[in-house]
Amino acid sequence: MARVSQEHLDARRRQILDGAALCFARNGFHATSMQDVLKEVDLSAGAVYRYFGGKEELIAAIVTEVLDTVRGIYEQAARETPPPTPDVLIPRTLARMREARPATLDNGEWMFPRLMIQVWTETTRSPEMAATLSEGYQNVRAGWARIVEGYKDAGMMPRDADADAMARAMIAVVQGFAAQIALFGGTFEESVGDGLRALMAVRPPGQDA
Amino acid sequence: MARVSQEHLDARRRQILDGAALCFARNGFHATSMQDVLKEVDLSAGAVYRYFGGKEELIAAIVTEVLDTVRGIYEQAARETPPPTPDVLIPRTLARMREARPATLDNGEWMFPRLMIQVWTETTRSPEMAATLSEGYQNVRAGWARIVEGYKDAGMMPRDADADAMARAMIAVVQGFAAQIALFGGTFEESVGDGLRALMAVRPPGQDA
DNA sequence: TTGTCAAGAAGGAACGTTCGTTTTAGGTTT
DNA sequence: AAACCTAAAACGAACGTTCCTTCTTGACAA
Repeated sequence: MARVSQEHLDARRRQILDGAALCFARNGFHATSMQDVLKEVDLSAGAVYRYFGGKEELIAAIVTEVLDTVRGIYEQAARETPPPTPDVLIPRTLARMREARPATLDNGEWMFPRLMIQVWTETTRSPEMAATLSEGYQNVRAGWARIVEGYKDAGMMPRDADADAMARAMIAVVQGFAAQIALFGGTFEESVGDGLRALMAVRPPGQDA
Repeated sequence: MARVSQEHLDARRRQILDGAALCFARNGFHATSMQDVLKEVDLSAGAVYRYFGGKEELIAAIVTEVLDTVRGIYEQAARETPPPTPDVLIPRTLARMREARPATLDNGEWMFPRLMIQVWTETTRSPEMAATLSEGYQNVRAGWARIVEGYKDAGMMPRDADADAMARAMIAVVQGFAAQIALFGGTFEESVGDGLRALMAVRPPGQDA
């Protein structure tokens, strides 16, 4: 009967997760030591190990949070009516990621894309994480294929276009730009739209106007 | 004067690099131990340490090889005349990566994309690697922007389109599909073309035909 | 309101292990 | 005989984790 409030426990857990995420975004999961995390969150080992069974559990918690965030944003995008064109949808998706997870590194760079690529590498190591990611990806792909069907219904593109392939391509653009932001920094969500508009404006020679 | 032939030395070095690449693609740089590498290449510690000063040097060699390979392929694509449309250029770029580095994991999955995402995470840790990557990226972006200018010259797209933004977008597609192949496997270079063709066929409502 | 106290929360030294690397001695190839 | 390589042991450093101690909290009795 000397417990501290649930809010306190939740806040501590969040504090640990946030500090760990910062460390992991900086150095990756396996090049950051527990002592790095302990120093970052300014807690003792005893405290952290009360909230997480170990490093693996901490990593799993971060991976899950990242995957849930990304999946949620993709699905939110798929629910928009009417579906925005890709040059609007894709930068908006990136912008929503920044809104949802705006935290930055010490150098001011956006943390979340770095975390994303770290999660990608980690999922290739863990069958359970890989399964979670695959499941989410399947759903997102189906959702974004429905967007493409919406384009067709609106007469914006031919009915015989491959909706699933196009969904994959749009997701690839999001992933690719996330990687570029992680690697090169900057806030170029806007130029993403310009690039996509340009890409959509390409007309193979000897085809209509 | 009982040296072994230079070919032998080169072959040993390559054997070590290939084995290390396999380990790194499996588990990432920092979750694979030197002993993992030693076992994979079936050499003693003394032998490996004769060719590489240590783990860091081994990692740096792998990173450099991956970056050089990718950069070479991007630049080869930029030299094609006449420049193929994106729906041809991009899957061809991925196909050339597979030709250049066809090695597979134990499960038959293509190794190189996994190595690519590992390299991405590693470059965020090392300023020198980050500088190398940034420099290569700048050049590739400029090269691919020249492709876009070629499209304009051929009357395939409006002159006022943002060539640099479009170059970024095309590179993002390559990167995104590399990530998808690394994460989900499969050989869907072909559907990449379908997806891009569909994307390029989108016409915003209330705009031309 | 105040004092007491058990239990929860946090601290921090220390544990055993594993890491990357070096060293040793001996064997094999050229 | 010189270079190459093996096998094994050993190194200090760093790792993840545990364990015991200390501090803090909140219920309850006075």
